[in-house]
Amino acid sequence: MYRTHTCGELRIADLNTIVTLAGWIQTIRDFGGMSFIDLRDRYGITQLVIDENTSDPVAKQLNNLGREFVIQAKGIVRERSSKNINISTGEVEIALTEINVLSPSLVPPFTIQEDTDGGDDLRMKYRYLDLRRGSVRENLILRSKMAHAVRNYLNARDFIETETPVMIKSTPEGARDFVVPSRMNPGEFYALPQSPQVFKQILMVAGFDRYYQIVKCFRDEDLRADRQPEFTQIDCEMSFVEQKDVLETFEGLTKHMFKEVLNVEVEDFPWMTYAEALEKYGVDKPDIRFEMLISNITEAAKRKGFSVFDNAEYIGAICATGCSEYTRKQLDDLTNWVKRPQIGAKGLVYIKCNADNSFKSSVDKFYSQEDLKLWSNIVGAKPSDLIFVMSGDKGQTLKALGELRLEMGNQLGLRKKGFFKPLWVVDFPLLEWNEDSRRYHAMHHPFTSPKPEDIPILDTDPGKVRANAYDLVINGVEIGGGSVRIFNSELQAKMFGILGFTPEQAQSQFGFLMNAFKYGAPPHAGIAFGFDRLVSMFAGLDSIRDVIAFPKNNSGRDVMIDSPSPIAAEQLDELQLKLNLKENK
RNA sequence: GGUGCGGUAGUUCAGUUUGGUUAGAAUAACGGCCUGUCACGCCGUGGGUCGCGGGUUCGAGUCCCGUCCGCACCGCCA
Repeated sequence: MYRTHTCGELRIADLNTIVTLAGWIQTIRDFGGMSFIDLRDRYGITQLVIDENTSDPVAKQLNNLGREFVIQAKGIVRERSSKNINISTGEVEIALTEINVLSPSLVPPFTIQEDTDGGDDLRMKYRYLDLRRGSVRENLILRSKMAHAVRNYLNARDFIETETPVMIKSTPEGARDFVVPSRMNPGEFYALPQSPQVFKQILMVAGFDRYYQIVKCFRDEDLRADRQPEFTQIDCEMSFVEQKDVLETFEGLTKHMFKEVLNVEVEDFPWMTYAEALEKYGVDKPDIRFEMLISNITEAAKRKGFSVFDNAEYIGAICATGCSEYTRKQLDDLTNWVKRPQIGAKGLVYIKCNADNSFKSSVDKFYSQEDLKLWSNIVGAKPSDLIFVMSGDKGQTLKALGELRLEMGNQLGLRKKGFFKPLWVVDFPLLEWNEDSRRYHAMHHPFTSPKPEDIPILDTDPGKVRANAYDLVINGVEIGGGSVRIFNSELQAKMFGILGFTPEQAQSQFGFLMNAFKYGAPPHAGIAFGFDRLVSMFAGLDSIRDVIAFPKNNSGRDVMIDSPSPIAAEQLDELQLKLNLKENK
């Protein structure tokens, strides 16, 4: 028997028990005549004591021990004379009678402490050491609890957890596919799923009625702090439901998770249309923890002789409460911030609403106090507020104002962690024009149904058609999205036509789905949550890497196992593949 | 594909703006002392391809060019 107890469970009630513990040496504190060892396992830390007078043979071993050695320690539980209230085992310690080294350790490249002292690269290379840190381990335990809560909730509502294949078929829509060559079918490739979309719809055709899966998905696109090439979705589909049924069910799931895992009650989720989100927040994933809404002042600001505004399609403003005392430097910094290529604004106009009801702006030359007062009324500014104005192309300006709004939210501390404001964004456009390919692309995916009332303009004005599509947004993060699906093979064929597929292409790519729809397809709708993002949000972290056991780095590499990597010539030969690598510059 | 920041001791960083003696700190490691620590303390020792290559210069961690790697972001991600 390696151990009688874990390193996290001994208490004052266990006094005088003879115990055996096993774990990793966190640290050794050597006082000459006596020494302390902190022994760590997943459950906690227990202090071991070696007293030269009473455990002499053990003391002699001390020089042969080091950090991260795995040892087995036998002794008797006794009360500490000096207690540590910071750890659960802090009232007791083990007076050692025997130590066995189960496994020695090299000196680790970084210390295994709560405060990270290793850079990301090093932590990933030695992920097995990084995972020994309590904070990293807690993230994965949180993840496990959340998955458990998902299963509890959905199982209780008659959802069937069904696995779908990982080796499927490449399709031209959407993200780039990861592909896997087929040895038995030379020259042909499987693709890894970007989502189990078509399979879950076919499960609905098959009458499963309610499906879910916590499932890996794959997209061969560039990475971000919140994007990995392989990531996990909570993927769901329901039959005989409308949009509101899906939203109710998954609002319930979200609330259940907040309650079960964080013991947080969140309010009912407001619904906001896509159009309203863009108009008021400049993004389709608004952070509604704070107001600072965008106001349209185009009419009020035009035709006063300021050519930048006069020539602009759109002029918008946001109001930063209590910022009228901002210094020239702060304003210059913000101006430079919006001028960065990532935002791409040409400039930033400000109006200080002074406490004495006067206004001071960077465009005083062109606008009277009355003009500025009118603006301040439109944006709802009060004395001592600061108004920012941007102008130009409507879409770009709204986007830039949205970015500025978030930045000001950050600077003013309005984006509080641990405070959650979910909402549903609904009525997304069905299609968006892509200039490169000169055709419409599906905004959500090609299986999304148009709103019935918009179907008449599908041929005449496709860009205006709204979809029965929805996103769950929490604190400015897109957590999930879904749609009511097309379940009619003719409408589905028509959609493929609008997306630029010839009937032959549609048939070869998605014929199986349209065919399935010909055999009695129920109305159905679904949704998928980005599980990694949801976990990182629950954990209060910005990067999903911290909630994934073995994540990939910025270049899509796993630096621990060093993948991807070349394969042997024999493997290529078996697959009948020949490399045609481009020279690096 | 693009923009920005970074790469200096095992590790985390300072030093680079303004080139100039032998490149520092903390921590880790090693040795010594220490009987109540829990970030133990004290004394000492060792530890450097300043990412790599080229250039300018009497002299480069520092300036210039190129390149590789990491992180964040834009594009991209239906």
